[in-house]
Parts: sequence; structure tokens; C-alpha cells
Amino acid sequence: MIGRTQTFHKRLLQWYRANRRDLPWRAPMGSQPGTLPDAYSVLVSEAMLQQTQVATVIPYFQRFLQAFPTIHRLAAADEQSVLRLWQGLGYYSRARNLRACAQAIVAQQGGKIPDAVETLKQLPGIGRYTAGAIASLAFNKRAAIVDGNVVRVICRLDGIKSDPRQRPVIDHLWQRAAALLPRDNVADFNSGLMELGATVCTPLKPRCEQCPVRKNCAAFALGKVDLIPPRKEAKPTKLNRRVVLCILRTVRRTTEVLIEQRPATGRWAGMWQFVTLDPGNHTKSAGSGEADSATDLSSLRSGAEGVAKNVAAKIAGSTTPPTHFMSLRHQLTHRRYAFEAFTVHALARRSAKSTIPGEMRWVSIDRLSDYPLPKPHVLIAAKLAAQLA
DNA sequence: AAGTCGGGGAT
DNA sequence: ATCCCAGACTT
Repeated sequence: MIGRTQTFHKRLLQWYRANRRDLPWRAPMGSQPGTLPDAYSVLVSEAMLQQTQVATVIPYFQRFLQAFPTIHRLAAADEQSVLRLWQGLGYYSRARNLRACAQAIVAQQGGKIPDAVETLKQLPGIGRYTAGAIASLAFNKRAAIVDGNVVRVICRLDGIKSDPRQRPVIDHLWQRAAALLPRDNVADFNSGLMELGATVCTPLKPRCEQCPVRKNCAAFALGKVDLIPPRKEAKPTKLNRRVVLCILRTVRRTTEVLIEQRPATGRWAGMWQFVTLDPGNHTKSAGSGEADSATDLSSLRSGAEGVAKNVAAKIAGSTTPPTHFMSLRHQLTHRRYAFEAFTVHALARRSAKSTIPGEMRWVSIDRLSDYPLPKPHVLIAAKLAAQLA
């Protein structure tokens, strides 16, 4: 346990104010201590920062606030344009929830972001952590927060050796985070707790010699900083194989390619992609069947071209033979993908016949950038454009 | 309580 | 390659 919490929060605050990073969603570095950032900036940044590192978020945050400078502009935006700005950031339900959240705040709160945790928690995409973050960081309310950084920092401070992913341990950490809160300066205190975890009290090789509160740290005293918290056991990831068809046609000297929209739920919901097939499921698109194909590698290699040919004909009528132009592997948290991409040229002049529930659309290569695409399809689109140039 | 949901940084 | 990241939501 931390002996004297009075000196703890003073040490942390002093360290934070001397060492904090200059981040675009924070109050400017020159401003008076205690200056609060704009609440809309906090809302957007907290949505983007969920399960995402600061360095990754910064450019997305800048572009997003340029496109949607106010909560009213975000509330009025269409979902596709919000998704397009989120493209590459992952966890796309965050983008749809953030837009819905802005709409709810405009409709119910007159566009003013609430400062009460219980009110904030009712909003889409705002859970226990984000509600506390907005209340404390944007309004200096006395609300606790426990994110991945705070979990690690408190576990080490208190010498908690049990697994912080377990429910009772999490609940205890929330209690401790609340007990540690100072009466004033909650915004800087909570920021400091996270900043410490992000820059000093890191998962691997923590910089304990730089830590302002190592005298308060039980793990440091025990020499067990590296063992706390315990690391998670890795789970094996399944490999999913996909055949991607770039079906091309030329209209008035403009090359167009066929894309399809993914279902409104599940992975990459509502985003667009080149026609994608599960080769173990020849007639279905990737939207429905995510199960691993039993097809082995060699038969897939030879079979992918056949699948491409058959399905291309089914969708677009007669086509040229498929040309393989790209292999791509893509790693997600719980699975891996292996994409084999082909081009075919549609010969018949008939409209595309969709093989999936969703919409299909012919778009010129130049217009592909208007559509939110999953990362692997962004890479395929880049290679395709380079080839056709 | 366990699964799902992306992609990249750091080591 | 592996673990983790200013988590929320569904089942």
C-alpha cells in the first residue's frame, strides 16, 4: 500500500507539470497550470485513444478536427465520411459511436458536452473509463479513471501480484484510483497517472530511476517490478485465406473497378472492399462465412485462379482470365489473413450481379479514395492504381 | 466471464 | 514474433 497519499499526489503533479508531453488535445504548453482543454477535443481524442497509442492517434486527431471542428459539424456529418477519416485507425465502431454520441449531445444537451460521469456513461461509445476521463480531464471533476496505464501503475505501487484482468482485481483498482484522487487538480493528476504509465512505468523495462513516486512503490521495494502485472498468455491465431477480385471495366476511357459494401455489423462494418471470396466457400463473399477453410495451401494456390474466374463470370459476365498481381498478409489480434488479389476485365456490357446482400458499385480508380476501405484493401488499391498508371 | 472488434508501436 | 495500447459492447 502507498503510505502517504498526500505526498504521492504532490510528487506526481510536480513531475507531470515538468515532464508532460505536448499533445494536440491538451491545453497548450504555455498556458497557466490548471487550464482545461476544450471538451470536444477531449471527447474526440478519448474515442480515438481507446486501445490505441498516442503516437498513432495524433495525425488522425488533427485531420478529424479539421474536417469536423465542432460537435455540431460532427453530428451533421454522414457516417461514410466519418468512417473515411477513421480509415486505418481500426475498431471502426468507435467512429460510428462517436458520431451517434455527437448527435445525442446536440439533440439532448443543446450541443454542450455533459460534465457528469453518470450522464456521460449513457452516451454511445462512452463507458466507465471514457466517462471519467471526460469529466476529469475536460471539467476537472473529481472522477477516477482506470485505463491500461493506470492498471499497471497501481498494481506496481500496491504490489498487486494477481491478474488485473480478473473482475475483483479491476474493481479494487477502481477503488484505489478513487482513493488516490486529490481534492483539487484532478485533471492534471489523472493525466499524470496515465503519462507516468506511458512514459516511465512501461510494461517492459520501466525507467524506475526516473520515477517520481518510486518511494511509494511496493513492487520497486520488492524488486518485482518486472513481474507485476503478470503478462497475458498468447492465444494461437487462425489463418483465413481470401481471394480478392479487382473486376475492371472501361467506360469512356475511364477505368472503373467493382467494390462491395460490407454488412452493417461485424468486422469493418459498413466499409467497402474489392469483391472478396472465401475460397473454401466458392459462391459466398467474405461478409458471412468467416470460418477457416479446410483447403490446403497447394490446392488454394491452383484453385484461387479458378475461383476467381468462376465468380468473376457470375458477377460480371464474360471476363478476361484472372491475373494474379498481389499477395498480402494481414495480422489482427485474433486472426491472420492471407489475401491473393487478381484483376479481371469485364467483357460483357451488363451490370454487375451482386453475390452478397449488400450493395455493389462501379467506381473509377481515382474515386476509390472517397470510400472507407479496410487496411488490406487500401494496400491493394494502391498497388492496383500503380499498375494501371 | 468470455468474445468480438483493427492496426501499429516497441522490443 | 509477441504483448500491449487513455476500452466498449455483445453474448
